[in-house]
Amino acid sequence: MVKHTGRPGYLQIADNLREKIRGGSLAPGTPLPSTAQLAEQYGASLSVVKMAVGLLRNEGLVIGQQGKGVFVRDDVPPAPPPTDELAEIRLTLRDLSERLAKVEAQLSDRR
Amino acid sequence: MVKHTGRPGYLQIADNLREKIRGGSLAPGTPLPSTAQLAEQYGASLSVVKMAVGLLRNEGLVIGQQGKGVFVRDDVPPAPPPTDELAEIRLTLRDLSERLAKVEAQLSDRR
DNA sequence: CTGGTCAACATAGTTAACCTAGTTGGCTGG
DNA sequence: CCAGCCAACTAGGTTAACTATGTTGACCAG
Repeated sequence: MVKHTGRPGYLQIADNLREKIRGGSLAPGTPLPSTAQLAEQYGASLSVVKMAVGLLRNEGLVIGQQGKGVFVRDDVPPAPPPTDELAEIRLTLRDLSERLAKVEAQLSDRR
Repeated sequence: MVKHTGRPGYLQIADNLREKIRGGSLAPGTPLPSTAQLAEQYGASLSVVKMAVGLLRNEGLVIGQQGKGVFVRDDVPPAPPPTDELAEIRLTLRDLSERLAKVEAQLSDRR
């Protein structure tokens, strides 16, 4: 499942889950699959799944309850405060720049 | 250094660093101590320090440069642009991501 | 039926090890 | 002198293993 792009796996998984939550595919109050299931589903190790879930937890999108599971928060902040969104955009820009630089390097090598 | 409170160590370290940054004790542009130094300084393992730094990185407080160090951002809180422009930017970013992903996929296939 | 135990499964935190990749500075061979 | 190599140090990503703790359901003795 995890693509062979420059973007690290734990970010890809976090992106995917975030998208599903924001898109309503994972409704508020519903539990995410367990970390073990997610690991198998994405073809990743437990650790990267835990890192991805930790990100969402840190963003407040999701709440983990020991022994039960990880649940989508009811009050999903639909629009993160402008500064947060700006920060996210900057991160995305940096990611794109790095990946583009690598692609350009490979292209010039084979030219 | 890490207290015996309920708060996990990686959050304590992140809090402490965040405080130093916001308080000016770590000025913009200056590098943080290396992860190894931080680990010794806080009496924690490398992993928890990496997690703490990762948090700050995710928050945009700090920028890591491979091979050099982790630097405090000279963060000028920019005036939030109109939401319309924000939406447009997001669409552009999504488009760029998709196109870049295709290029990367072709490169990895033909390699 | 009731209460207790126990096994299975869940998140969460921590540590250690290994790998990639970028940077820097010093040393050496020409 | 100096160009190039190399060792040391840096951040970042991934994986595995272990501990702690909470939840749940099955099972059994009383």
